Amino acid sequence: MQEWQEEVLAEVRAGSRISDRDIVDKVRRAVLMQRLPPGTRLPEVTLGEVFGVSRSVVRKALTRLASEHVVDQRPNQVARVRAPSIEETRETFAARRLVEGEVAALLAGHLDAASDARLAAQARGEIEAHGRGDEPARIEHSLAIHHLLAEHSPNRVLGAMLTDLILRTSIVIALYKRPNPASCFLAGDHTALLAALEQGDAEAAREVIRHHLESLEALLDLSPREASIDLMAILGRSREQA
Amino acid sequence: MQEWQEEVLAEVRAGSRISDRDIVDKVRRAVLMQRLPPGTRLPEVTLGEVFGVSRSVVRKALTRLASEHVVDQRPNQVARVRAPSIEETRETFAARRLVEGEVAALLAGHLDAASDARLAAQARGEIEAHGRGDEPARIEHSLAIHHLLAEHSPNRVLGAMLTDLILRTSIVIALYKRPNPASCFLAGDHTALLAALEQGDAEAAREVIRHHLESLEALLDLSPREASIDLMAILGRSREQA
DNA sequence: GCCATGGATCCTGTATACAATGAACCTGTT
DNA sequence: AACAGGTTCATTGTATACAGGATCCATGGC
Repeated sequence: MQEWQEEVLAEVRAGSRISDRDIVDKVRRAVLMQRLPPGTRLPEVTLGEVFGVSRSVVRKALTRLASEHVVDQRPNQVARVRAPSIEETRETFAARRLVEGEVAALLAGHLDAASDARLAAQARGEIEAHGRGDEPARIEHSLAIHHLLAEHSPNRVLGAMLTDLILRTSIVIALYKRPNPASCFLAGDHTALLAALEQGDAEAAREVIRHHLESLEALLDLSPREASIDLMAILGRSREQA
Repeated sequence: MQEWQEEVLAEVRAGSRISDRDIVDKVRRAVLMQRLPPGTRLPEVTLGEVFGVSRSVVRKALTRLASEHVVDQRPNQVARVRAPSIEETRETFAARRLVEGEVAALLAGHLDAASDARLAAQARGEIEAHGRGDEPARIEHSLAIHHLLAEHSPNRVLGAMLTDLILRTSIVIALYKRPNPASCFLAGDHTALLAALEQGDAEAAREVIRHHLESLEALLDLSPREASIDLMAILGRSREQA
């Protein structure tokens, strides 16, 4: 609990006022960046001290994070960073294939020039970042592409669902990605997607997305383990003290 | 605010202790049953008095209801029962067709005998209730069928999404259903679904669901109005006083 | 008659105090 | 040494107090 306290405090002082929204954003980002590993305890008072607010605000933020599936909130117990199981990981990917495929299909041929340009810019940025080995930047660009799809979805309900699923898959990718191989970069997938969208070929766009997500899932290490992570989360070995 | 206060108070006294979960359930149900029309103000203190708890509990309940899309919570403003627009209604139906169709397809041929029997019992119950003109009972049975699909979804993530979509479509059905015609009963649809599920025909099951939901949507009055409902919700004409 | 302005009131945002529950630890026994 | 029991501490659940913002209505000016 000590390591990130100072950093976050510094970030906080730079900003102005803190609301539950800010806490949600910061914690979500920290989980995504794996600065808060699964199972990490998130006591309300500690979080309150870190952000300089009282428990009321923290509680609201934690409730929201729970509804976003980022943390696990159980009655009378400390909130913890969620650790989705392997099974749930597979299910999340399947759900995202379904939803994002549909969004892409709906979007094919219906993108205005401005959005199209932004999409292309992000795709170029991703390739460039990959070229210079800047993995965090590459991830940012990749995420930006998918978020653009979600935001521009003609069906806002599906768009919101997709936003949620992008977050959840990002978390499990960080959790289960194999340590060694280069990264989760799938050369050309995003470019192919853009082409299909521009041509207005709905089914092609859907297929590109499905293939892209299947490849992404295949890059993960989803072999059944001895429930080490799950036990960690359930039995609650505290690992943040000295 | 007066009409439902006594009723709910009575229900409350019958039960034992009240938690935020209970409040969420009761309010959700009241919205579903149209005892709390769209736009109704839900001040924290009033709700607290009704349920005999303090604002802390009510706040948590309202936050959850907001994340379920049942109420609208805006900064520094009273929470109100949400009134989804016609456009959102269409989008919600489209999303549900996609998700429930997939769930049904996944479920085809994978139902155990017990669940199968319960499904069949609910389908029979629905027909019977329709026969004797008991509309509320008919709705209960119909909802039970779809909830069973969601609960038994092999993909739990999709199942949870479906649960959410069933709730949201129920709300908009209550909102936009035409007053005169018999009801939203589509004879045989559920029976056809059961048949497809038993035979293990995934694509048939998906198609039955899609057709069922399209028919359901077609029964609603989704003609563009003069934004009466939306204005009502936005301008906040209070209609619960005397 | 209509719009602007002021204050009173209602309601939410936040902090804090106290109660209650659960986890950790220490002790005594076998 | 292993285990059962009880005690202590950490942490959440709930209620309440105060501050700030929004709304509503009445009054005054155009």
